[in-house]
Amino acid sequence: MNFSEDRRITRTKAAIREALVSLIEEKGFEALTVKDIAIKANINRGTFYLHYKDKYDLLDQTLEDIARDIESILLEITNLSVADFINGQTPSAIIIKVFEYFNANASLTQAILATKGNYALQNRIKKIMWHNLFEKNYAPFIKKENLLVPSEYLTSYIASAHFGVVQEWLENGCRETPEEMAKILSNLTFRGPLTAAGIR
Amino acid sequence: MNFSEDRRITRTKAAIREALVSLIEEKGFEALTVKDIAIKANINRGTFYLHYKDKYDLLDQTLEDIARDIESILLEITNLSVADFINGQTPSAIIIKVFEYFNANASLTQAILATKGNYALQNRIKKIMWHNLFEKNYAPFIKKENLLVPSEYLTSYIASAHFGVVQEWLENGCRETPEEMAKILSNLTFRGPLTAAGIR
DNA sequence: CTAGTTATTAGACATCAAGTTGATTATCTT
DNA sequence: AAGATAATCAACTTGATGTCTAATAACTAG
Repeated sequence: MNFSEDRRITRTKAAIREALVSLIEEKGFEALTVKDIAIKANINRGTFYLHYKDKYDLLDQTLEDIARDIESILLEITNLSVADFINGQTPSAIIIKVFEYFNANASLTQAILATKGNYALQNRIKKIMWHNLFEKNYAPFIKKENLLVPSEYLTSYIASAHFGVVQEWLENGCRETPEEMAKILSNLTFRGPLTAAGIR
Repeated sequence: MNFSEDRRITRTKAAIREALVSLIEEKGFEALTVKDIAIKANINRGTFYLHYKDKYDLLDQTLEDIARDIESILLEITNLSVADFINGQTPSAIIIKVFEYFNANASLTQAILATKGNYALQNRIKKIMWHNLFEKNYAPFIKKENLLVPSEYLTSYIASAHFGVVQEWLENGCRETPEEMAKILSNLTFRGPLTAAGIR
């Protein structure tokens, strides 16, 4: 059985991904062409089509990889205690991990999350983050009857808020450490944005 | 002096905008072509170029109009009292107005905000909303030295969160009334998402 | 190391949308 | 009603897309 793919394929795909990242940084996703990618990756344009249907397919597969990476990172955190949740210990640990991943793959994640790009993509990442960071963890502690707002808006609110903060961080060049970012998000979500703003 | 533009121009532009909205709903912004617009608007393709540089220019100008609309709505709310702010009265009034505008222009705003589209655009709207809804109003009450988190992350957090909720509402077909939505956003932002979730 | 497999290449090709242009027609404004 | 200007039609160039074939290069398994 053949587990590792042909080295040529590995190399070609790596070159294509590298070209994608650099071109997104350069001109944004919508503006780049398959021809651009082929030139930058130093491959024949036809070769691109041997691996991807079009540039959207390439973006999809790239995102798929990132999603897989994040999921596998989160799977490392296995057993959670209720107490840790309520006082924010476990969420922080998870969030730190995610920020560390973004940091370690800065050029890729910055290109994909932080620059002008497709927003269906962004929506998708938001859902992945939501699913892995909150749904799995918080859901057990949320009682429908205690909700002050419909759950779909609670979800949108938190997911969008966190995603926005991550984007801001990436756009600013990841100046804060993952730990600091986790602290910031904890403050905002656990105490509420207005308290974090010092208004009350 | 000539204030009203030629009727032919008005008609053509209206037809183009209508075509844009219906095509965004149909296939999303990136997928639609100038040719599509011309056919749907029942104009010559060349005519499109008499008014817009390309489809991105059309989108920009459309967004510009929406932004102007929102700004003029917000200008109606003139004098604000500090007390109303702290207890959330004024923000609610503003937010209701905005939701009402979205509701009244549902097909346009839904097409632009809620479907797969350009995200630079989304970012821009986020900034407009932030500027008009929060910066002008909350900023005077926020003291830098009281902030528990850097202001740029506070900004991103709140702007993204609210934008996410608006999107969710539009995607779901605006089932709640503007008043209900304002209430939901107040609960989330003033009490904090976890309190709104009934967790504490 | 070899043989057979498979990825990559070069180049050509048809297709389609994007913009532009010039001459003509239709419609508006005053 | 007359002059201005918007819209039309058709044609054309350019550039990207996706597909294909034959030839070559690189890999893997034995």
